[in-house]
Order: sequence, then structure tokens, then C-alpha cells
Amino acid sequence: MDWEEQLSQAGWRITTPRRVVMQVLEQAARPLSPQEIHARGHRLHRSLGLVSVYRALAALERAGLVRRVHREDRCNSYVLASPGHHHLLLCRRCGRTVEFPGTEDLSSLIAQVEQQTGFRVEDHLLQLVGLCAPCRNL
Amino acid sequence: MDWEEQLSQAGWRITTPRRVVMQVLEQAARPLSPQEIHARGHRLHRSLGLVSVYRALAALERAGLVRRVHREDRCNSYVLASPGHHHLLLCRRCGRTVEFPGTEDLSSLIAQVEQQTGFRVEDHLLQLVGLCAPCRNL
DNA sequence: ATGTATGCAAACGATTTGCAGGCGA
DNA sequence: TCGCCTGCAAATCGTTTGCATACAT
Repeated sequence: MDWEEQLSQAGWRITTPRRVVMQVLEQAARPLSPQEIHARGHRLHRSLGLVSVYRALAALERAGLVRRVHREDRCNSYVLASPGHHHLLLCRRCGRTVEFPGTEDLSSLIAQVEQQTGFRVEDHLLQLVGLCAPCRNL
Repeated sequence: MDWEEQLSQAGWRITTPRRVVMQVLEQAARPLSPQEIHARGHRLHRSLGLVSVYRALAALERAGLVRRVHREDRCNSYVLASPGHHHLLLCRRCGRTVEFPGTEDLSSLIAQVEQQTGFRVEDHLLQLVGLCAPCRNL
């Protein structure tokens, strides 16, 4: 199932701004802010408005096609999201992003925390930051 | 070592706004935004300015006394931080926050990811979200 | 005494909303 | 055709900065 189908099945229309945002993110080598997406998308579709980028990102995020990236300072950048549950690994130097699966590695930690705290854990936010292989040698 | 000593040793002065922010966070049952901290702190210290809350939070965060909380939407709330490395567990209903240690539970996951990706992992962001024991029964 | 920290006002930047028209299904 | 979606302008919200004064050390 490609992303257009997935977006459509989630009840959203396939429109030019959404296509442009997806195309920009597909070609991006790192997480991009709405402004950056707009700047790049504007070259592909002259009449693209910044507001539409925000609204496209909201729709795409709700459909599970893009994911917001959290950093210590700004949390307003986006990357493409693969289907299923993934975590993000970011290079702090070049911004490169790698996804890795999944929930399994956390399950024993979660079980332990649930037992100790009485919480029922429903979701989690995990992101690793480091240096990618090329950047390690600079 | 109490927090004033810790702040002082980090090279910051002990001032009324910083004391008020710490006092508000000590009494808080959940993460608070700068605006919320200001509203509560203003009752304790009438001349407290919102700007000073922002600057106090920046100082306290750099000194390791408070920690920013990341949520799917807003990432601008703060909680008291215990010394050392901890992760956060949030109740999605009442906002209650619990810390749990540490790095150890992630070390095998991190080693695995490093091997698979070539990254050197330096830091991580982990937050769990769920329902605390009281809220589970509502 | 010295330089940091404060409070205010204003600047600033990011995100959201109202609205009239356009386009996807 | 119908209603979601777009682009624009303006409103809104959170955060930062400039500056004169006050306070911690």
C-alpha cells in the first residue's frame, strides 16, 4: 500500500500540497521544519502556501505517514514515517536520521516500570542521538 | 547537597525568581509550562515577571535542577529533576509524573543499534506515557 | 564595588484562524 | 455537485531581546 492509498483510506484527500510535502520529505536527508519544507516545496509548486504545509503535515501525521522529531531545543521538524512502530536515531552533526524497530526491546523495561509504579504504560517516546558512521571520522 | 548549593556551584546566583520557580515546581503535581509557573509564582512574589521565569528555567535547566518534558504536541513544560540520569513516566490523564532510572536498561538496545547502524550513540530521550494507578480505576 | 539578574516593553518568530474561492472524489 | 482543501491576510501565542535599575556576592 503506497502512501496515497494510506492517506486516502484514513479519510483524507490526495491534494497537490500533500503530494509536494511528501515529495520533499522523501528527498530530504534530515528532518525538516515546516518553513524548510515550504521553501523546498515552493520550488516544485509555486503557489504552495506555508499554511498548507502546516495543514498537510497535520493530516499526514494523523495518517501515520510522517513523524515529528523531538530535540532538546526545537521539536518542530518532520521525517517520513515507516509503517509500524519505530524509533529514531539522529546524527547530531549532519542530522541524518535512521529508524529502528520497535517495541520489543522495551518490553521488559516497561514491565518492570509498570510493576514498580503501578502505572499502565500505553505509549513511549524514544529517540537516540549520536554520530553516524561518516561523521565519526571527521 | 541542596539545590541552592548545586545552583551556586554551577556558577549561578541564588535569586528570588529562581527560588520561586523551584518552590512552585516542588509543589506541582504535574509538569508546568512557563506561563503556569508564572501564574503560581506571581502569587508568592507579586513582582515576578514572566521573562524571569523563562530565564530562571534556562539557568535551572543548565544546572540540572529542572527538566523539560516532551509531549506529542507541546514540549514546553518542566518538572524537577533528580540528580543523575532518569527517564520520565507521565500519566496521560492527571499529568502525574514519575521518574525512573537509568541508562542500564537501554544499554543492550543501544549496543545492538550501534552495531546495526554504525552510529555511536551518545544520548537518548525516553519518556513513557500511560495511566497511573489511581487513574486506572476511573 | 562589580557584574549578574530583574522587570518592563517591544520585537520576534512560529503557528493558528477566518474567509472566499478552488478542486478532489 | 458537495464539501473538503487551499491560499491569503491577520490574529494569536510563546519566547527572546534591549535597556535601565536592583540586587547577590
